[in-house]
Amino acid sequence: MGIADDAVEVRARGWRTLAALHGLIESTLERRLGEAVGLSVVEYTVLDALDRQDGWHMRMQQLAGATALSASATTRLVTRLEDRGLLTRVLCADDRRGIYTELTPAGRELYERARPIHDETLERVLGEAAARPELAPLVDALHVVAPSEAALA
Amino acid sequence: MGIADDAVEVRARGWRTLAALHGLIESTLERRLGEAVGLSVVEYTVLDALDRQDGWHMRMQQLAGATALSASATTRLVTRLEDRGLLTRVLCADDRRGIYTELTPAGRELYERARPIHDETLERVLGEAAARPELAPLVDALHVVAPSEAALA
DNA sequence: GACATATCGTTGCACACGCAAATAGTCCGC
DNA sequence: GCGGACTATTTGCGTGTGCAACGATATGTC
Repeated sequence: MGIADDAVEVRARGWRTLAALHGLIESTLERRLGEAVGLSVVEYTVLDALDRQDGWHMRMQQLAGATALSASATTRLVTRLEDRGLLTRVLCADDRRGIYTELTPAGRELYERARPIHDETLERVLGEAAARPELAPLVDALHVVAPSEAALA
Repeated sequence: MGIADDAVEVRARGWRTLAALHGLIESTLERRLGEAVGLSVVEYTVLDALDRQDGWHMRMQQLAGATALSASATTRLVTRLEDRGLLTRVLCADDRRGIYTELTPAGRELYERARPIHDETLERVLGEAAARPELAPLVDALHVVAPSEAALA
């Protein structure tokens, strides 16, 4: 077994670890957000993405990108949230194929309520993951993805 | 905004990055494995986990853990693969509630055919991800999860 | 030995997803 | 300004998923 074979195995192991950590975080968030505010993880992701645009619109396709969802799933997801009064569809004038979505006051209010729960849960589950030897290295590595703002503090 | 607030934001950003990378890898593997050998990612994961046990059994629950799937989804997943003749259910004598699964020769053969495709695709998609600035740091960090064998080479 | 309790796997059900086809709008060459 | 290629979003359809309820076995208590 040479160096190339080892590289293959390292990648495979890294991917399994990534998938395991992702599954753990997502299922925990799913449970917690569901029971606390009646939101799924993707639904929270949409609200979070829209809020981070701060009053700005977002196209369906951007939303699909942010959620890693197909176009059709995004359509239905937005429809669900619209039916609950959390966001609205806005036709945009310059490109009339495109549809913008923005948060309603109710949507913003629910997001403000959901965010602390999301953040606490994320902190807790990352702590649990750090206690598992096979996940710990990857948990530690998550810090490196956002060096900029932390360095400015 | 203090240090604690930054920690929250760093975790949230890390989680978004993790989810984005996971989504990219999974959807790419899904497409490629589907068209090449007719396997989904979870199905490949089952074959891979069973093969890595090398002739050994695996309980349903271990399989559920390895795939990050619910018990019911695991039941149906195993049923699908059993119907295709890729694995068999084996009742175990010592605990008659438990059910072991093991690969059939056909299952092992298909796995051998799928593995190089899986490995190539993983290499390619990790390369693509490394080219995206927001994903690159996490891709680099994946190496750290498997220090042992690489160091022994 | 019998009952309560817990664990393992399976099934009914509702629902979210991806793919492919359909619809509506834009852009470009001419 | 007209036809064709392209893009953005939506709908039909089949399928995989989680949750809750169930049957079967194991374990502990009296």
